[in-house]
Formats: sequence, C-alpha cells, structure tokens
Amino acid sequence: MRRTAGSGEDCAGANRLARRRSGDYTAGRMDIDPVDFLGRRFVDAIVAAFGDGFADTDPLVRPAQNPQFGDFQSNVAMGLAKRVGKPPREIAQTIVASAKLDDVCEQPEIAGPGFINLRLRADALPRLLTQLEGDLTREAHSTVREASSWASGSKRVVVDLVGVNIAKQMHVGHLRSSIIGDSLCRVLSRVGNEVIPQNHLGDWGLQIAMVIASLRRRGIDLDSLDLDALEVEYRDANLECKADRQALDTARRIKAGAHRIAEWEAQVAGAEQRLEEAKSTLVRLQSGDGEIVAAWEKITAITLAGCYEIYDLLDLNVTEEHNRGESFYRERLRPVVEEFIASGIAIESQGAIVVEIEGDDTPLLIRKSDGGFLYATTDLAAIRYRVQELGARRVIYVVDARQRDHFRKVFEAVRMIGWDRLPDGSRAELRHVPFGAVCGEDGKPLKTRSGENIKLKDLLIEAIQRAGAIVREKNPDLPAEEQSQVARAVGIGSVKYADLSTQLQKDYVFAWDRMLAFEGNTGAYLQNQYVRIRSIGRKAPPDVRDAAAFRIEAPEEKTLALTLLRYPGTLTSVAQALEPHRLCQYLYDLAGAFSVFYTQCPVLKAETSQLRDARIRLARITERILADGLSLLGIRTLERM
RNA sequence: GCGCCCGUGGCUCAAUUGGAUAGAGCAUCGGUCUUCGGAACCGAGGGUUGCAGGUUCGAGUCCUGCCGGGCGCGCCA
Repeated sequence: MRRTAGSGEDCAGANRLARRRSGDYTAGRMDIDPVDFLGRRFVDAIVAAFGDGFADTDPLVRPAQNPQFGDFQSNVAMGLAKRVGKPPREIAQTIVASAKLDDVCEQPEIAGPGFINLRLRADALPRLLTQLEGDLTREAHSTVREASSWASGSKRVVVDLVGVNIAKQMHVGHLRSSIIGDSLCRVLSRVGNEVIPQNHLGDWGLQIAMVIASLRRRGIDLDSLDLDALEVEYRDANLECKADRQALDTARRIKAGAHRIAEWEAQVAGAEQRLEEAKSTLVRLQSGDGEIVAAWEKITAITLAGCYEIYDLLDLNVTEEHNRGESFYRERLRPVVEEFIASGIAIESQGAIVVEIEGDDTPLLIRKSDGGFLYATTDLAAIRYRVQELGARRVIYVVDARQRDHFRKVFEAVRMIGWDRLPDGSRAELRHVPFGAVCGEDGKPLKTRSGENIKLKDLLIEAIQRAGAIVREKNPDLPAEEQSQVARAVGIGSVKYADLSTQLQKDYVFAWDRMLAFEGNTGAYLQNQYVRIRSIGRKAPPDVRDAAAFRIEAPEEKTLALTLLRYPGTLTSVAQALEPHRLCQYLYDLAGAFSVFYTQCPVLKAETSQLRDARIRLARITERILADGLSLLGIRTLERM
C-alpha cells in the first residue's frame, strides 16, 4: 500500500470495488468463494442502509477463526460505529436485517462488541463444492474465471526476475529471485493475467569489456571456453584492472622496503593500463565494432548456455525469449537523460546529472560526470519500455531487499516524469518485491568455506543427492529410474518450498535437514500427502460415480470442505500481495485438514457406496488443488515416492 | 551520522493486514490404531509477542522513544 501512495487511483483497489458492486447473485448463479460473495452482499446491505457514501466499505468477511463462531464472520460493524454514529451492535442488526443471506446462510448471530457470525446452510456446501470442482477442470476454468471473482480481470504484468550476469555462473544470489519470480509468474498467470517475464541480464558495460579485452590480449580462443573457464577469466580480468592504491599507500607509510614499494607501484601501473584497455574496448563495443561485438555475442552465448541448464534443473518457466538485458536499452539511455533534463526534473550537480527525490538526502544519479550512464538510467529506460511499449499495468521487481532505496528512488523519478502512465492515462503499479538473504547455519550469508559464492549448480545437485539418499532409505523397493525422478522432484522441491514458505523479506537459514524433512510445513510433506491421496484414486473401484452427491456430515468433512473453498481466495490474495508463503500455508492447512478427515472418515471402506463415492469426490478435489497449488510454486508432483 | 528492515515458546516459522482465548512443525512427555501409503492421528507441558509509553470498543500488527541484530547511504551494478 505504501508503495503506491501518491499514485492516484490504485487499479487493484478500483477493480475490487467494481467487482463488489456488480453482484448478480439474484440471477441464480453463485460464486465459489464465500468470503468474496458474502462480502459483496454485505456491501450491498451497507449501501442500502447507510447510503452510497459507504460503497467503498471493506465488509471484513473472513473465515471464522473458531468453529464456535460459525463458518464465516464479518467485523465490519465495529469500524462503522464512528462514521454512522450508532453503537456497533445496532449497526450489525441493521446490516443483518437488510442483507440477502437466507439462500446460503442460517440466521446470522451477533456476538460480543458487534461480530456478525455466519453459518452456511447445509445445502450450500455441496453447491459450492460442485462449482469449485467445475472450475478446477481446465476447460471450465477459462470460462469461469472471466465471470467470477476467481480472477481480478485480465491484466498485462511484467515480472523482472533471475537477473543473470554475463561471464559469471549463477550462484546462490540468483536462487531466490529465480524461485520467487517464477512462482509469482505462475500465480499471476493463473488468476488471469498476461504475464511477461523479463530477465534483466547484466550484459553491458565495463565489466564485460574487461573480460573481452583480457581474452583478446592473451589471444584466447573463445570457442575453447565453457562457462567455468569463462568465469575464471572474468575474475582474473577484474583483479587485473583493480589498482590496489591502498596497499601502495600503506607500503609507503610504513616505509616498507624499496622492493616491496616497487612491487605495488608496478601493480597499480599495470592495473591502470588494463583499465584503459578495457575502457577503449568498451568504446569499441558501444560503437558497434564488428570484432568486439562478435566476442561479446560469443561470451553471452556461453554464459546463457550454462544458465539454461540451471533453469532446466529448476523447472523455470523462463526462456530465451524473456531475455531483455541492459544491452537492449543501450540506445534508449541518452533520450532518458535528455528528457529528464528537458522536463526540468533532472539537474546538474558536481558535473553529474541527478534527480532530487523529495524526502531523500541523496539524489538519483542518472549520468556520471564523465558522460557515462548508470544502472539507474537503465532501470528508468526499462520501466518506460515495460509500461509504455509492453503495456504493463504492473511492473514487479523480484530483487533482493538491499536495493530498496534504489527502487524507491527510481519509481519516484518515473512518477515525476510520468512514464508510469499507460496509453489510457491510468498509472501502472510499480512494485519492488524485496527478499532477504540466504544464510548459512551461522546466520551469515551463505558462502563456501573459502568465502566464495556457492554455485547454484552445486547447490541443486547436492539437494538432489540428499533427497536421493533419503528416498533410497525410506522406499528401497522403488525402481532405480523412478528413484532418481523422485530425488529430483523432492530435492528441488524442498529448496523451493523452503524459499517460498516464509515471509520473503526476512533472511532465512539454509538448513538441509530442516528443508528435507518429511514432517511439518515442507515441500516433501506436501508431495507425500499428494501421493497418499493419489493412491486412493488408483484403488477406487470402477463403479464409483464421479458426480455422486456430496455428503458433508462429519465435522472433519466440513472442515475439509471449507478449506477447499478457500483456494480461489488464497490465489487472488497471493497475486495481490505478492506473497507466495500464503499459498504454502494454505496448502499445508489443506493437507492437514485432509489428513484428519482421512483418519476419521473411511473412504474406500465407507459404510455405503454413496458415502464412499461422496468421500472419493472430496479426495479428488483435494488432490487437484494440491497438484495445482504445488505447480504454482513450481514444485513437481509424483505418483509414488 | 542519516535512512530502511527485522526482534513472537528451547529451535524454525504463522497469525486472513486493527478483531474474539497468539497458532503450527521440530524437540520433550503421554495416548490411539489387528495401517485406505503410520511419511498418520489425538493430547500435555512450554508465551509479559525485545523494553517503556501512547492511540481506541480492541494492538503481535498503528504512533513516539529506547535496546539488540542486519542492510544501505552520488558518479559500481
């Protein structure tokens, strides 16, 4: 919310409103999510009772936290007390009297200071479950989501994710952006958005020029390099260009031996020369020099080939077509700065061009005093492209939390110049999704013993190996081929789930034994619950009727049914808040509700075939939602494990 | 020095965005069941939500000030 402050109307909010006011439940069709459609009925009742000025009221309908309070509750009356000028219990009475609820609910009860407690009618759950089931099948889904609250409307959304750097391997630093970004893409797409992933490659600038210069000077054949070798070259080239002035000064200050000082003088002189070479190489690259560009393309191709292997291991829905690196914006940087200057928003300061940001003591630099551009310049160009050319209503940056200040400034600069305006004049939502560091068990950012970044490939292979060892121990009878598939699904799934299941902005501790546990809120636990349910389906006799009447009688059945109905609302909330851990928590709740149901209510061994078929139907919906939810987290499901 | 983020049982995390008695898992202790995949289920103990104020019908959540930890602070990305 704070992020969009000052940006005029918030499109998500406006959309929610439009939805609430267009309730057509009188036409006989019912929506799936009770929180949503009950909420709309409450808003209608509030408007009827207190006037149009209350049309934007949030009805505060929630699943009841305690079964003794019913199935759902609304907390809206207390908040209305001041505005209406009446006691909350009286307001609750008024709302209940004017709300149309009797087709789905028992008579509401008013409790405590003004809570409105709602209990679904016995015949409502089967109807709702039938609709949910229909919506979960692929064909029905596309039609229902246009008409129902399942989606918040079709929107084009850009998600900035992964962010690989040319000439470098992917390392733990890329893990979270990849996993979180990919999952958000899947969820956003699931609720009806047109998602455009954008991989903002670090493929332009002095760093790249350093490697090219170094490789050319030493006559190294690019065709002989793989990504491992290229990365070594990259590191060496950077070191070569780095003048250690401090060491030289120290040597002089402590009056080190002449030999020692001469060594450092040589280092500094050498580094300065290398840096000059790199700079001139960069100029040639920028001016389109054929040889240099060819080398650049080669290096890019080597790097990306290595990265695609990682994408594949991680099952990312990100491909070559989503590459939009810094080089893509190179011709757009000059106009960015020129227009900022022309509009009077950017000014000169100490030779550089800067944008002053209100309430910030340091400005945003968009051009260096030597005329060069900075990565803020590229980000400005990228947002302009994404909003005005791609037509994105939301631009989402899945980038680590340390860049908070940077994005706040860049977004503010964009709003100042108005590049967040879409062709229809509305403003796009710019969102940074900040995530915390991946730490080792010592609480410090995860590194190898020698202090280097851990290669992503090594980390993922270790995950698969560890999962494989566990699977071999727990299920030695599984064929070897299947074992390796399970190891991969469980190993990668565990890493992903650990990453997605807590609040993104917090640092999290990378602990193998915890994330690979088969109990508790883990990926493996959910994968296994899915396997358990699948086995019911496999054993179901052929005479089971798919459309058997639901029979929601036992409390465990009711809890499961109510949990199932929370799925659509969970997805829209994840898409809106951009918090995948809500989906994880939901799936864990669902698996738990099923587990209780399954121990208390015999399914295949139910007393009658009617009851059996009704319970199998519940199990099948659970199975579908678990599979769908896990797929939205980018986690594979299995038949056996 | 300025700014931002985070402090919740022994450990790892939730808390539907200000709602009713702060919930799970691990660990500990006890129980269920002649296994639908037991990789299960039920129960117990364990909390002054870092500290102190404030706002209001109501605060883990919002405001102020401290304490502790992390991160960031003009020409790198």
